[in-house]
Amino acid sequence: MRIATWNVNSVRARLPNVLQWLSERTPDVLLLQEIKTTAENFPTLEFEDLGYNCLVAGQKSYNGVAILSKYPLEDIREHLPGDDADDQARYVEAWIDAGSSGVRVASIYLPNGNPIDSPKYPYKLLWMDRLQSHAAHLLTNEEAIVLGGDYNVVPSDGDVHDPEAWANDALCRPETRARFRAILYLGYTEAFRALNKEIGRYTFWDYQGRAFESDRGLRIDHFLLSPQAADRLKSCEIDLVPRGRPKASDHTPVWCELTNSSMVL
DNA sequence: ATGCCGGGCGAAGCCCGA
Repeated sequence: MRIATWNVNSVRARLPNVLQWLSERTPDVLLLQEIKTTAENFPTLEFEDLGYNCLVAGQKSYNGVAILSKYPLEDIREHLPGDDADDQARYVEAWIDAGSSGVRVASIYLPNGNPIDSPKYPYKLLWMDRLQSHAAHLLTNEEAIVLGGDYNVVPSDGDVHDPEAWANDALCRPETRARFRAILYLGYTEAFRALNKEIGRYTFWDYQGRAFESDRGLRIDHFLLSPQAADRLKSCEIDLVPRGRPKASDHTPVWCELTNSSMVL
């Protein structure tokens, strides 16, 4: 079971890039963020032509998340619990019905939170508190869970090209990192870091100032795995190729591979 | 590099992202 996550910065503007990448890499599941459109304007037919079922939690102009899956999507949730008044489309969850390879996945677009002296920062922190609560609730089912997406969290100083310059940014602030760790302390495993100790590996590079060419980036797109999923974790990689292509998103895809549950020791 | 890109909206210029 190969699961990928990609903040595409508009699914309609990025459609040729996403279709090309899906054709080349053929993941079983792709978690999309920042689709910037509604479900009715989502390019469902184009993805179905490649064999994917689509689940979309959309919004006009901003935000928006989706799950593409070669397997049926069951037990759907399209809103992060904890604040019914929150109308930003940043969370969608489903059970991937793939027999012994089955897994619950969520596509997460965690709020950016900048600037930190604006209401956006407390919104981010409260959103993270809600995510922690829901992540804790999900663990009670004792199933394989992969919470993937754009967390807008730089977990450690080794995950940003210039830690000093970014120290007071909402992606790096101690309150942000503490909430990210709080989810790990529940029993979740951050897949890339669990398998790769190398620092300076990034998933986002700004469009400006030739940031990608000079590798001035951030690692902010993550997979958090429940114990049952972590036991099946085989690999986790950042695919740099799409970021270097014409009309690229400012994020590049990350993917992880899980064995099926019958292969767990 | 607190927006110098790039996208949405909508038809110019502003809002937004990290």
